[in-house]
Amino acid sequence: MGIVRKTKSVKEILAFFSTKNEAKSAVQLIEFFKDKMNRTTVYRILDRLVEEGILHSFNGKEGLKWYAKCQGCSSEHHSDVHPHFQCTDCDKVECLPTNIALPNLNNRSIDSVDFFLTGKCATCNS
Amino acid sequence: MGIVRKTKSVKEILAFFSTKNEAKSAVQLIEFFKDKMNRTTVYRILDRLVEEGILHSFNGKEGLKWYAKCQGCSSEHHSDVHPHFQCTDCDKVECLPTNIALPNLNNRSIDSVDFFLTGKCATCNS
DNA sequence: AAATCTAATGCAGTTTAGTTGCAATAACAA
DNA sequence: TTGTTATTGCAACTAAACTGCATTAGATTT
Repeated sequence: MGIVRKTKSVKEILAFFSTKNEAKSAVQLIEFFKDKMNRTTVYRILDRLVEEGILHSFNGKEGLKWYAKCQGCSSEHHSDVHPHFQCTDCDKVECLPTNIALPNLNNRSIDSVDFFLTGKCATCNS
Repeated sequence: MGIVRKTKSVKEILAFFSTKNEAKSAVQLIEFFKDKMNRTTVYRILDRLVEEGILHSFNGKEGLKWYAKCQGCSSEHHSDVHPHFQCTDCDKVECLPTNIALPNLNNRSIDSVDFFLTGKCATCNS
């Protein structure tokens, strides 16, 4: 497990995620940071932060990669098994603070759980 | 709504899905049919079959598009809201014959539900 | 604080899934 | 058999994500 240096770029991305509690796509982050760092750097930092358990990632509706801050996760233990909700109006993606009810899996063992919902968020629904 | 002609290619793809009950990715189908039809044709037929309610599609772990046969769906009514399970050993994707328990959505309205699990399937687990 | 080590970065090029425009072809109806 | 038009193949395109490599900049040691 390589050391992760807290570079300027890493700090920027961490600061970004610590303010807002929504998920962001790699594409959005690349656009947001385009004057501060290279696209490749964004991808690589996101990878590292996921490996460290600081962010979790999942695939959105169009197959894009999304990232959000983990709550109480580490590289060893991942407790972030919750649904993600994308609004079809404003495109925001929220982490829903609920546990996922697993279906009956018979003789299957489980590795990862992705629960992705789309619809209208509370704001766009009012 | 355009007429969908039962061409040779359409029949091939329908026959393929009627034999096996597992899901297949667009990439797998393109590879499988590479001597019989063009990649573009595969994509377009899949699109049409989804529109007609004959297949349903969802996004797999790596953001790839997957397709499986619907059970009792039409272009008007879609009843195929079930989890999908991909084996990390044999890569097969199964449709789990269970309903998905929805979380509490507060003031959100819902459009689509994607529940994707990975792990070891019953066969690879024994 | 200078020298050193190596993780992290930028850049350009590459890969791959999926899409589009258009001319040619093949279902299907008359 | 002819005519209509949905469908196909092809080539070019788009966009997300990845890779190799030379350079830069954190961290560590002296």
